[in-house]
Amino acid sequence: MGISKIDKMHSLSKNQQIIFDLIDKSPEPLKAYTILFNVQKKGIKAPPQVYRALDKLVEMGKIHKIESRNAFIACHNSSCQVAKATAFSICEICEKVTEISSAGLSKYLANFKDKDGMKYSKYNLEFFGLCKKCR
Amino acid sequence: MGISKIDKMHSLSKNQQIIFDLIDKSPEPLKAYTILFNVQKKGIKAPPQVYRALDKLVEMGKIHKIESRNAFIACHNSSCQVAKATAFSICEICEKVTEISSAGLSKYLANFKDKDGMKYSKYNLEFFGLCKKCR
DNA sequence: CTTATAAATGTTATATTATTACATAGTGTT
DNA sequence: AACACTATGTAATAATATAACATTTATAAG
Repeated sequence: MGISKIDKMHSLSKNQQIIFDLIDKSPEPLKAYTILFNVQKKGIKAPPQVYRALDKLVEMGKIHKIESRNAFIACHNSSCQVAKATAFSICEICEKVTEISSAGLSKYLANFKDKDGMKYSKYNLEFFGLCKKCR
Repeated sequence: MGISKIDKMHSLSKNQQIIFDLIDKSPEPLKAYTILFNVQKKGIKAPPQVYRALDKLVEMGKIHKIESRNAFIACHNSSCQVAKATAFSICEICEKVTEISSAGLSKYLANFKDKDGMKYSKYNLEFFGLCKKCR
């Protein structure tokens, strides 16, 4: 059997798959060195291996980087196949991070014009507050 | 003469002033260690001195951190006296960063409700694209 | 003024996050 | 097989940020 060309195009390399699986299963954003420690048993031993996989996964839109936390979460928004327009809510107490998928919000931001009339299709928005549990 | 109480309340400590002046005069965002190298002649010799001043200046809303760049710029938006609701455009070629002050945008974001009906008064938005010069 | 308190500073060391550089191996195409 | 491209392995190091503790300066209360 094997993997068809089309599937292969969309499939992940070994290290990418290992690291994506870990992030995807995690209920919270993971930091690069947390990932490293957790995949050493699978043979990924050095930072560049982790950072390279993270870079590719971000490019593909499979994961997102939470910039204010230097941490990574899996994309759970089927519409953002590419890492270009992201929004998150972050709880300042428990650090829970949730990806926001709001058609209204993405539409508003994609159509926003700055004072030079410039539009931006790429953005990252991080909201801070308290989650339900922590309120 | 000297400084009145009211003025003093709003004034910066020595290190804060040195570091704020440097950032405020810079046409581009400055990184912590760039700041450190540039203020060593003024007696600020170690990272904690820089990071402490940066933290306070961010708290006060005098400067903002550009999270995706780990760099700091002076606030040029008289309405954001506190570092709680910020928006920037970032040129992906020349790395020019501009603070966006749009009443419409801040209103939209401050009133945005997530799917749980939650509102957020604190946020950071970074738009990416090409500036006028680089287009 | 002086004493208590809080804020800021100075200093050393270390923790955390990320990249450079180079060698090797696998994959897909012609 | 030859080539180009992507991914991997590895060591070293660069860049970003904080911990811990001693000291000094500023502020406010008595």
